[in-house]
Amino acid sequence: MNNSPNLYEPCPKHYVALDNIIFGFDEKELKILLIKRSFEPEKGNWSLMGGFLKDEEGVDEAATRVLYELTGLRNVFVEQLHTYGAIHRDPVARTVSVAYYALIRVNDYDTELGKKYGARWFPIHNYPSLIFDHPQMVQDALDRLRSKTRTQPIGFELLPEKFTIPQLRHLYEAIHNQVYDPRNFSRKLNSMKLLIQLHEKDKENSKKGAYLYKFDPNRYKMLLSQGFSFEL
Amino acid sequence: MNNSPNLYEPCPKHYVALDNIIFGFDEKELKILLIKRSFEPEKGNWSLMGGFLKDEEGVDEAATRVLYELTGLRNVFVEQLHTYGAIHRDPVARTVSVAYYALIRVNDYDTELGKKYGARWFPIHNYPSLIFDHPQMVQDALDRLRSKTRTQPIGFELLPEKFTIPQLRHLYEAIHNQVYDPRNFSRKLNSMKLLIQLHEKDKENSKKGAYLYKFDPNRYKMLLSQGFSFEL
DNA sequence: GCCAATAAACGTCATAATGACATTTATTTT
DNA sequence: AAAATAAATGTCATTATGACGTTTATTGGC
Repeated sequence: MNNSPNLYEPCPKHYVALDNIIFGFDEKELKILLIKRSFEPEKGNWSLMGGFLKDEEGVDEAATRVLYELTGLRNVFVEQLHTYGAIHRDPVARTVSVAYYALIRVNDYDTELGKKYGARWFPIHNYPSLIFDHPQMVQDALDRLRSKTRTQPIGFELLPEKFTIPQLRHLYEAIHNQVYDPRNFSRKLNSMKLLIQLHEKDKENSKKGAYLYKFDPNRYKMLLSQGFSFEL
Repeated sequence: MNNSPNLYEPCPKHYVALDNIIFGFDEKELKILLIKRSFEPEKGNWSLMGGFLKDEEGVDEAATRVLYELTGLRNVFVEQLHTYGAIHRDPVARTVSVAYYALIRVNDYDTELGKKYGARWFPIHNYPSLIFDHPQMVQDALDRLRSKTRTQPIGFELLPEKFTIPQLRHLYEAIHNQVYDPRNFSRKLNSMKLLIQLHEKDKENSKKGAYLYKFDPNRYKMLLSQGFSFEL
């Protein structure tokens, strides 16, 4: 970017940071990926994965980059959450942080890369105290995830490509912290006709085995155009 | 703010702007308040009301300030919408803009103050072309308003304190661009018991006159705590 | 003073969606 | 062959929804 004078010159500039709330689902629990901060202040304390906005990248790109640096993942669900701009939110210097949340499949995640940052998964209901306003960010992200999964089929981003109805139900139970009646839950899903039933079963969790399904994004688009609205 | 060196020093700083999408409701139409840009580039073209983030204010405060400068209003509904950070979104200089949307009562709005900025109300379905990425911001704000009014009782912020059921229905029709059956609409509202019926009628729009109501925020809080969820 | 015009208020019925609940089925392990 | 496990499925009563027409209160014109 050029640094020639411009008519915004009298206005102050600010550090702009990105922070990512990274959700995963494992062992019937909703989890977030946290890192150990490697510099002062708050060195050694738990933190969201973040970084600073560079001149040559857009804000969305920057968030994606930061996510990639930690997880090695691209093309995952990432959405802007909120921008945090209280004056003293960061004690080092006045910084505006744009937070994003990401939904990833824990098995796709690059564990080796994570080690570099001292990354660890924590259950959403049992994570350590976090620096700055990161607890607020996590809470807001969880709220968003809850409201968004009710009306948009994004939960699938947290499951393997092939999943069972009971797995999906457990995911929703973890996200919304409530139990769903198995019969009513699968009735609702079947009625939406968004899932393709495969001719395979998953026998990890039961002797009988549960049918595997795939989410059908094309069908979803088609239904959307007909005025369908997802709701769970 | 002090300018002493800190460990973020190597990171680039950026201009941070605020933009407000200001909604109003008048003559059965949803409207937005736009101003005429007073400097180059794009001087004389229509724009959202915006400003730059100062060192001594939080981002939310800054948005509130900018809104106040144009409308003279405080204590109105304002909510952060989204942060726009594409590199070249502003041709003058790289600027990250945090957009907010506000819901105001058009009669409370200070017309004199507006003149200073060349402000004018435009129907949401018929406004002039806007600078930069402001059209995207307006579209996003409208989408947000639509989804938010479905599940939260914020529409009242656009009506006078006392309003009639038909007025409220017209508001929803304007926001969602569809017609609602008057009987079903008022049945739904009555069933929620969120409105206090007053012993006055509004005779502006009919010979019979329509009862005036007030939204009851305390009752809403009470119901919320009992697991009630608003939906229209 | 009566009639016409206006928009508000209100009720019913058929259909669809929801929530609550128990049994049967396929398979593996002992 | 029996026990254990979790998956799959059906019914019924209740509630919410969408579609529809008539009556009511009031004003203004004749």
